[in-house]
Amino acid sequence: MNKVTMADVATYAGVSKSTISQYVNKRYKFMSESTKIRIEEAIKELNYRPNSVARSLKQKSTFTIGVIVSNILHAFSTQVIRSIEDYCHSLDFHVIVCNADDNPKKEERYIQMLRDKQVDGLIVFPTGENLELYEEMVKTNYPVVFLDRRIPELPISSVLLDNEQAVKMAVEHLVEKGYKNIALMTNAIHRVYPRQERVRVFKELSIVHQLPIDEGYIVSREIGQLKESLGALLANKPVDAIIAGNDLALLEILNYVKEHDIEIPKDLALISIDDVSFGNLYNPPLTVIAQPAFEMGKKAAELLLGKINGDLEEKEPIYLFQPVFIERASC
Amino acid sequence: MNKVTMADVATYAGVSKSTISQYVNKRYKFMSESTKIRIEEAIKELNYRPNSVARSLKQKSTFTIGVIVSNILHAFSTQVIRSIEDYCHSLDFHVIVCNADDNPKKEERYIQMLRDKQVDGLIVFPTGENLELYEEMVKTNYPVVFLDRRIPELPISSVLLDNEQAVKMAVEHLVEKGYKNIALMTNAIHRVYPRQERVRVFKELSIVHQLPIDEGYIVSREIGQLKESLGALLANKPVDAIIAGNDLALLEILNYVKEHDIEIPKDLALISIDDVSFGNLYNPPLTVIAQPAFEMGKKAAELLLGKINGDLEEKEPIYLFQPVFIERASC
DNA sequence: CTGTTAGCGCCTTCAC
DNA sequence: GTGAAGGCGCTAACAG
Repeated sequence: MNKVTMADVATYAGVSKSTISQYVNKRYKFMSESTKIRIEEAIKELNYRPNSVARSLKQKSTFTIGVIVSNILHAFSTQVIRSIEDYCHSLDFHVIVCNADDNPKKEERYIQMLRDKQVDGLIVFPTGENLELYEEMVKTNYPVVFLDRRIPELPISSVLLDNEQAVKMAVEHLVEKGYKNIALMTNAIHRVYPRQERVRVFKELSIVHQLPIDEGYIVSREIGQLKESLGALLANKPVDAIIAGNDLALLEILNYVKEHDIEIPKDLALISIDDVSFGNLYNPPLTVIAQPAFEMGKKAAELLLGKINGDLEEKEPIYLFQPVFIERASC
Repeated sequence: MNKVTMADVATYAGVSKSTISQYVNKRYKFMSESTKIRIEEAIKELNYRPNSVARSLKQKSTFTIGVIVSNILHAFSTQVIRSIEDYCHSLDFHVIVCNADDNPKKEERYIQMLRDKQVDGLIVFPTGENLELYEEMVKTNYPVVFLDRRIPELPISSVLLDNEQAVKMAVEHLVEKGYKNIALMTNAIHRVYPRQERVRVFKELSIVHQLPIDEGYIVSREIGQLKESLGALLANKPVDAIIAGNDLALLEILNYVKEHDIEIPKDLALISIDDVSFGNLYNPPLTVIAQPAFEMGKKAAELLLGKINGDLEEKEPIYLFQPVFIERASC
């Protein structure tokens, strides 16, 4: 195995460990050319690689951040991860990705594990259920950035879609097109922030646009059960349009539609928050409200690395990203 | 910050560090109930959390593995990662995911970084370009498992799709349906193994089934340029069926098809290696050869953790997974 | 310019 | 049953 240590290099090159350390950390201002070359050769000869665990222990910095997503199977998460990675990579930071599955227990466990591992900071899609934990991180001044969701009562920088705007775009577009009985469907879990906000805005807009005020038009259930709910919904209410809360919900709705020979948009109009790879390929092409996932991921990474480097805190910790309306033909 | 160390707990509880260490590692066979309780309280009181960097340094094990995928934007990668994560999580292992982007330089950099970080093992989708590096890992007996691709000359456990079978399924199905001019399109890069194997099998089958023997029917280009190639292909050859090598290639082909009002399967038949979320939703539903991504990811994780735990090496290091033929209506 | 000396936080014999 | 001591590999003053 790679048991070559700094001490080995030192003896091989005939200098002391600290000189090697200097060299490795590129602090060769005060180093003679000759020793520099000797060290270089020794390193090559021995195939030495510094042990970053040891360095981390000493420096109290691991050059690694943790990312806890709700579910990596969402296209949104994937894209966000990708852009966080790209950004971090360019700054020589590493990323550890974890799936909390919107499970508070898993989230807690991961946050603990990651902190035990001394990661320098965390980007998390919070479940919202571990308030004490979040608070503790605030109190101890641990670098954290929330993504996709925020916890209103907590002063933690958050990178978010402007959900109010997204729902507004969807509802207003549908209303303009003449739809009157609009339903909102997602698979989001309960306490999660965007769902709450989306529901709030949806209700407000229902009043403004004189849509039916009826909780029955708002359904959120776990993936795999949405189809069933949709069946019940269509059987009981004169729904003529649906807003899908994300890609996974959209997929379920589309499957139902297919199985029941529903014609879009004639029998049912559809609009989705989150674009999907096949949005323009579907028949009819899907009208969609896209999230700028790459930009959001990058922003979160920038914020976090900024905090880690001790940049001054901004007063306004909420970064709202505007949704992008893509009109196609499903409503 | 969380500066509470073992020493703090020790003084607080009135015992020595080593006793705390015993406790933390659950070796309380020879510990009095009273000290056990005192320690427990001290830990809770001080909110102590063991520093795993320090532990790793001492124990030479980080309980972390690295995964280097070719591109996280492939659905296949996502699913594989997900299942690796699930498996590792259940064994209290962490996963660091990196995107090599099929870029040998990036791959090398990541392998180095990960090893410097002392990860206990690696699962990699090898680019195939860093032979010396791979060899060095073999030589130093570093736990590695290859996924999706293998390097024929290297004795490294590899988890693979049975590509021969996959191509065979595709070609034979198309031949049965009466197609005579079949093209193979992927965005895979050059030296990558599955591409080579697929091409080889494709050529063999071309002979067997008396299809045109013509390199022009085999195209692999970067994502974003496949559409262009497809245009050229259709202009120059009487292609009546295409095999898409993966989801991203499929998407490009589908976009081209849409833009040019090509009717599937009448004008052009299509079959894809890799299922996609919208496979059954597309019009017509897409006939597909699926990879068992979750099973493959799990297998790779099992193999790697097995190696890490020093399980005896198996003689046969190739794990071939059978593709699943899903007949729908695109050919 | 380079070496010496302390640790970083934890684990592990081996005494007591 | 518990403590003392040494060391994992590296860094950071401070000497020289």
